[in-house]
Amino acid sequence: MEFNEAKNKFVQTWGALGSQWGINKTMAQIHALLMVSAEPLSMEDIMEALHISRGNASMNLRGLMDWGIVYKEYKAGERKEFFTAEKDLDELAVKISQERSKREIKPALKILKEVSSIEGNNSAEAKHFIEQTTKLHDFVLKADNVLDKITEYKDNWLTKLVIKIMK
Amino acid sequence: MEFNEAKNKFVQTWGALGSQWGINKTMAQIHALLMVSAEPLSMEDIMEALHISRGNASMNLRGLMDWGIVYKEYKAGERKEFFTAEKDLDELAVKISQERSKREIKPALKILKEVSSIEGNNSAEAKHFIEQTTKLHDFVLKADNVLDKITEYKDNWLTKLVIKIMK
DNA sequence: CTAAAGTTTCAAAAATAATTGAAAGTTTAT
DNA sequence: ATAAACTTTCAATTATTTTTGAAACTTTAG
Repeated sequence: MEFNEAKNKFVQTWGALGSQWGINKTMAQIHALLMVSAEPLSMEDIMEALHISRGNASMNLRGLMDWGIVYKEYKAGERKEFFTAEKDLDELAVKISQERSKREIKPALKILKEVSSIEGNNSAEAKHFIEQTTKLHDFVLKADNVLDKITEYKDNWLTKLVIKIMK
Repeated sequence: MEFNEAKNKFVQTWGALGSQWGINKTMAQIHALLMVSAEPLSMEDIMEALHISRGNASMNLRGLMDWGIVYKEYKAGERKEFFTAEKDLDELAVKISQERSKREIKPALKILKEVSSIEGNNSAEAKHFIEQTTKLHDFVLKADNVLDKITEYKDNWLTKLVIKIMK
């Protein structure tokens, strides 16, 4: 396999995988592209590499920057903006898990708390509902905390985790 | 909040959350509904509760069974099939992580291995590509192994993990 | 200040994914 | 063997999400 073919395959695969995880294809592709680019890329570069429109590139780059995993860079003497991806994988994983926690887990916990706290319901059905949603709340809360703790290491959290788990 | 309102809110929220995670809304809703139902539900029950068609219910129930998190049950003397969800959260998490590993992580690893193994490329660009995809491969592989190890405990893996991590 | 270079926004169009519903397929009781 | 009860399948429809492209906006150089 030749370099450009491999690069293309990587970008495509990452894009497809993104879809399965609720991230839009283009966003995942842009991220993949930036991950393997030695140099920062301009919006033009990205548009050309992925055959996408200016608007699409702009919106998805904004999205990636909101996740904190892509940065703007300015090159000396250049008017254009350039973009780079967070290439440190530990840092990347930490950022993603922090954002997902903030955007999805925390709001879900709030709802779980709410619905598991209904009162004055004494049917067997209601009892089971309360029990189950309470368990779910506690489970998700615990998992969220573990994630928090794990990623607190920042550097080499995965390696440290491997060591803890394996022994 | 009254019981039915709470139940509805829970099902809706779980459905919305599912979408964000690449699971279709109805599938997530059916799962949510079964999770909080004290009794197994028939297809009719589910269709009525979620206002969905027979075909939709059938396909998504099949999907959930393929994930191994919803089971068919037969009630004595009843012709109809009934469905229940895996309600043990440890078991649920284990099943989900095993399936995702099999369906998504393993194939991704294969591609990463492939694209990071290109040869005879000595441009700086190609070198960076190989380096980055190799790192990614090793990272994902390690994470997949950790997940495997963790869920091997089956029972109370989360609790055991909390203990390991916190101390 | 003005024009050029660049970026963002957003309504409309296109692409993708989910859903329906009816026909085909199964299973079971008699 | 047959008919009733029930489930599955899938082409067509509907809903949702993504993408485009051109206008509006912003910034910078001269």
